[in-house]
Formats: sequence, structure tokens, C-alpha cells
Amino acid sequence: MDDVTNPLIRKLMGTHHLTDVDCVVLNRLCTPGRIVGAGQDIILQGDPPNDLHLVLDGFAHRYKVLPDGSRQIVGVLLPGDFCDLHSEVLGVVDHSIGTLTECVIVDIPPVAINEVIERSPRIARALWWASLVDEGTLREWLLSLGRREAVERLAHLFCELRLRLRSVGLASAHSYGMPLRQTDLADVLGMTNVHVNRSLKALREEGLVILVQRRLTIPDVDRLQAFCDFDPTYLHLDRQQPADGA
Amino acid sequence: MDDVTNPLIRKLMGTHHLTDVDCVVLNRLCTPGRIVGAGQDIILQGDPPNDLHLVLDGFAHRYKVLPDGSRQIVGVLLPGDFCDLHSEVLGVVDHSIGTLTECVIVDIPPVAINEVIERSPRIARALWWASLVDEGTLREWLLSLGRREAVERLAHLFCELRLRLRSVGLASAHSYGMPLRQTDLADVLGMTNVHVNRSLKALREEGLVILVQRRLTIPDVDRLQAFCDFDPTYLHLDRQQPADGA
DNA sequence: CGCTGCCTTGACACGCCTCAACGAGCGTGG
DNA sequence: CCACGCTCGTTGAGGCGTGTCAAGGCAGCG
Repeated sequence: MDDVTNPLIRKLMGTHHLTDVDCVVLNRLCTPGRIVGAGQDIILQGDPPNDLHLVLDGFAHRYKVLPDGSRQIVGVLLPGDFCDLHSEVLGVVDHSIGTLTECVIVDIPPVAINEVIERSPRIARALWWASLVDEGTLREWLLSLGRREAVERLAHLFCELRLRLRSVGLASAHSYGMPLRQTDLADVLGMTNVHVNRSLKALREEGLVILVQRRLTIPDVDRLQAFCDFDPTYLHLDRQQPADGA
Repeated sequence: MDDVTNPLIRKLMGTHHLTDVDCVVLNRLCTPGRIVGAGQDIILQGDPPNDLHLVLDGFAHRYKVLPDGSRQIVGVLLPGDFCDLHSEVLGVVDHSIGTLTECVIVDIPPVAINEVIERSPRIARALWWASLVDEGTLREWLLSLGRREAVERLAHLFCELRLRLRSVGLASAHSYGMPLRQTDLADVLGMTNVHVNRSLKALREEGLVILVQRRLTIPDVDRLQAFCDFDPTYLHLDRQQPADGA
């Protein structure tokens, strides 16, 4: 039984081998977390690159807005997820990041990350992996938005969140806390809150999900996954081959 | 006048400083290109990681398919674009890659890339940048699919391709070769070929684009960009700060 | 000459959006 | 203690955007 409370370490160790020293280093990286209230922005589109940010607790989101005010969420950030591992290389960030619930956020100066990466090739590789998984998730979302119907999109998202939350110990086999409001779900799935409501109703009436009091329960995971054709490959949660020493 | 014919180098030099040696190294990396016919697959979903692939000429695409046979294109690969810089880290690839037109493809063994990256921090950074731009493009596409109407999506794609092709010298200010068929456009934009046809007609009748004989002309770029609210920031085509030596 | 691939157009159906109203829960203040 | 306002969820009616199905046109090509 490992008493890992740091979600980043927990996530990475699910697929990668890390030494005790690696864990200490990562833990130190995550030390001073600050609390950010729900619905606050952490980074605004157009900001110059600055400290990196890591979610230690709570739900956050990447989003873009159109001039007419409509919002599209292009990423849901869970505990253990980096917000902007890339901003230093890209320069001006091209999307905003904000909290969905109250969060614990760590601000990390770029130099600190660079040091860690240079010292431990294992951590470097694991972080690279995490960033590539994020990219793979974007591709899967694109498939959902382009080719799946509303009900399936919703079911697919629920399946994804279940696995991602499990990988940081925040979901049991059949249920997890789901703090997103229907409006948030709508902005993730490219639809309206009204239609999210109806789709949710459809899933409920099929007995596929139960969502009460911000807690989602999936009575029969296999059935839900079959319903929306969920294939978890894109999350790459299976253990990686040990990297041959650099 | 630089006689750079290698699209990868041309793309990277648009935003990054590379030394002459860097260019020689990159050129050597791209040497034996092979011709692949139109409509061929280069990588299939589920393949184990193998050589990396780079497009030297022609149009290729990343795509995913659903069990019902519908296809979603999750990336258009132009000359100078890597297909799978990431496959080694992720393991099993989670999407397929195929050609849209006849292409020249280079197969690069992972070790060769690693060597290059280790020797030149400038190249390493430029390649990292390229990979992050791809990710930013995914986010912008997600915004399009989720929150823009069909006509705007189409116009937005045309604007994006114009800039990306310009960065490798394959587009003039107002026009470029556009080999995608309407079915391909449909699979990029998450719609049907019939509706692509109608949207194209709408753009044509507005005088916003002219598409004849696989060549796209944009009479008034500003007007088209305004029409679909195109903001090129996400392509990060502006010159990067010189990286401070690692 | 008749394929075949791609574009084009029309009629109709359906998924999802819009607008609008109402209800439940909850903190706040009189 | 209850009225009040607020946020969020729920539901209905009607309309629009896009999909589906089907037919025909045009160019390239064996």
C-alpha cells in the first residue's frame, strides 16, 4: 500500500517506473500550493509565458471563446494535470485556463522544471508521455465532436473521466464525483445546456448512468462503454516499457 | 533568396534560428524519401511504434474511424510535418495516418532523431515547438467543430491552410493548390460531403473563395478572415525569441 | 463508348438549438 | 421565520442547420 497523496506522482507511477528520489524531487516541485476559488481564471489567452501551473486538487479547464461569447472547453484538467507545460516554448498562450471547482494550484518557475527534467530522464520521459496523452485526448474529442451524436459524446466523456480519475485514485470502479454543471458539460461537448439535459435524461432512462448530487454512478461500465464505443487506448494507461537508460 | 527546398527546414527557419550545420544535419535526416501513392495508409491504428515518418511532399492526414465506418480526420499533414514524433513515447499509436495525394515520405529511425536532438538544442527546441503547434491546432479545430457553423468552419480551414502552406513556400498570398476532395473536407470538418458542397457554394456566391481545378483562390483575405473570425495566433508563426543556450 | 470518381442539386427527415417558463435548492437579510 | 434572489436543472413548442437519400452532370480514362 503506497501512501502517495500527490496526484501527479500517482498518475505517472501508474504507467512509469520512478525511483524514490524521483518522487522526492517531484514532491518538492509541488510544494507550495495555493487555493483558487471556483470559476477563477488562472491564465488568460494572450498572456505572455510565465510560471507553469499544476492542478493538485479540483477540476479546471482549458477554454477558448468566440467573439459572440460562446465558449468551447478544449480540455478538462484533473488533479495531477499540468496546465501549460508548453507555454514557454510557444510564447503567447492561445487559450485560457480557469477553475471549474475550487482548486489547489501549484505555480512552478520554468527553471525548476528544466532542472528536474535534466536530472532525471525518467521524469522527463514520464512528463513527455503525459503531454502526449493530452494530445491524444484532443484527437479523441475531435472524433466525438465530429462524428458522434450528443448522447454518445456525453457517455464517452463519462467513460473517459472515470478512467482518468481512477488513475489518480479519485474514482471507485462504478462512481466518482462529477462537479461539472450541465453548462460546463455543454461547453465540453459542443452543445447547449438544454440538450445536455435531455441527453442526460436519455442515459438515465436507459439505466446507463445515475447522476445525483454531483456524483456520477455507472451501474454497468461495460454497457456504457459499449453504448458509446469507448476504447481507452488513447489514454495510454497501460504500463510503459522501462525506458532504456539515456 | 534562400534556395531552401526542404520544407521542414523552411518551416522551422520561419520562426527559429538554425545554424548552417543544423540545416545540414536536418537535410541528411530527410535524405531517402520514398513515393507513396494517393490514398495509401502509412500507419494503422494499433501498430507498434516503429520508424518515424515525415512528409516531404504532398498532403497526408491523421484519421480515426468509428465502427459504423465514419471517418474523422484529426490532422492534415503538409510538407514539413512529422506524422508521429511521439509514437515512440506513447507506444501503440491511437490513430491511423494515410496519404491524401501522392506523397514523398521519409522514414526515420528513432535513434537518428534522438542523436540530432541531443546534438543541437536549437533543433530540439524547434521540433518541440512544431509538435506544440500541432497540439494548438487541435484545440482550434475543437473550437471550430464545437462552436462554429459549417460555412465558418470551412472558411477557417481555408485560412489555416493558406498560412501553413505559405510557411513552407507552397502558397502565394491569394491562392494555393487544394487537393482535398469535398469528402475529405467533410471528414475534416465533421460534416457530410453534401453539406460541404453547399457551404462551398455559399462561400463562392459571397465572393469569398474561388475553387476551381483543385486550386483555391481567396480574392480578399481580410474579408475571409473576418468572416470566420480567423485569428492566426494558434499557429505561432511569429519569430521566436532566440533560445538562451541550454 | 461506357465506365468510374467526383461534384451538384432537390426533397425530406431529424438532431439540436432557441426561446421561454417553471421548479428545486440555498444563502441572505429583514 | 419567511420572503427574496440567485444558480442550476427541467420541460415544452417551434424553428433552423445539417444529414439522408436519390438522381443527374461532367470529366477522365480504359
